[in-house]
Amino acid sequence: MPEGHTIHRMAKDHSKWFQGRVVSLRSPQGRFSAGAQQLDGAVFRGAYAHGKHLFYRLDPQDQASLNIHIHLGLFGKFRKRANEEVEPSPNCRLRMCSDTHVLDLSGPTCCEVLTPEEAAAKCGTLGPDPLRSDGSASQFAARLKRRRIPIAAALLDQKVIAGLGNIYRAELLFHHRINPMTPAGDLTENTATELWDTAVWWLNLGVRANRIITVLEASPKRVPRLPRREAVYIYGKQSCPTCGDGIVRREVGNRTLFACDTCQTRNS
DNA sequence: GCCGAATGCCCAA
DNA sequence: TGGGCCTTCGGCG
Repeated sequence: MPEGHTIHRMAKDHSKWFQGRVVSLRSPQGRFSAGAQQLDGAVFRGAYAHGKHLFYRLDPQDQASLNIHIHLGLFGKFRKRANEEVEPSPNCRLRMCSDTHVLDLSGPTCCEVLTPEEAAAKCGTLGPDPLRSDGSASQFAARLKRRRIPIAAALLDQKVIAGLGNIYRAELLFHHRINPMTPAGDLTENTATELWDTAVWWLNLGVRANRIITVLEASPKRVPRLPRREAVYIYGKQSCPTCGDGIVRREVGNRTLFACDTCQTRNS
């Protein structure tokens, strides 16, 4: 689940459900007990996201504001529960309840309390996020320019661009016919801007649809119902939708990259 | 029921 | 570069 669009969607949903409400926090699993206790009974002021990082702003009674910083990693999951009667899973790191909603978090790589300054510092380590208004193609292009790593590795580097994961990188490189092994710094500003603009479009669609869809020509008024396999060009596929040749899988940037070596030949 | 894979990332060597 | 961590889920018996 967790590429950037998912996290931004969660920030949106969680804000809608909890904003302005007093929340009770506990950690059934125990690994976030101290943090949950510290912030139990705080007022939820809002959620925001930068790349794959999710932050809750909370105002505890009689104390300065604090943030909960959550990173889902590969396995983290949120589950909305019907009510507090529903038993949390034994692995539930955090249960957050308001008078109207119950939300369980399990399996996150990170769930910690940060001061606003620490949260800002965390975001400062990240590259521009296509879903944030403070991100831009020129920042992305500048960060690409300095790197000699393959573009396929650079797109997963959260300091270069924040929020892309393994599916979007494969789809972006395929869509723009780019050879994944091209050194990031060899891409022209134009190409970088093309990649950025597509990322902005796809991620925004992803937030709306609450899933990854890359095969559409333009943003639709209503998001079509597509089986998962048909929503992407090549991720997880055997053959290229354009030329029919075999899709090649190889490890790039520590993850499995899917690419068509016949179609993806651009080197700038 | 068991095993491996999964949209991530960190750290030690 | 390789291993570790976090958990769930689908495929295979």
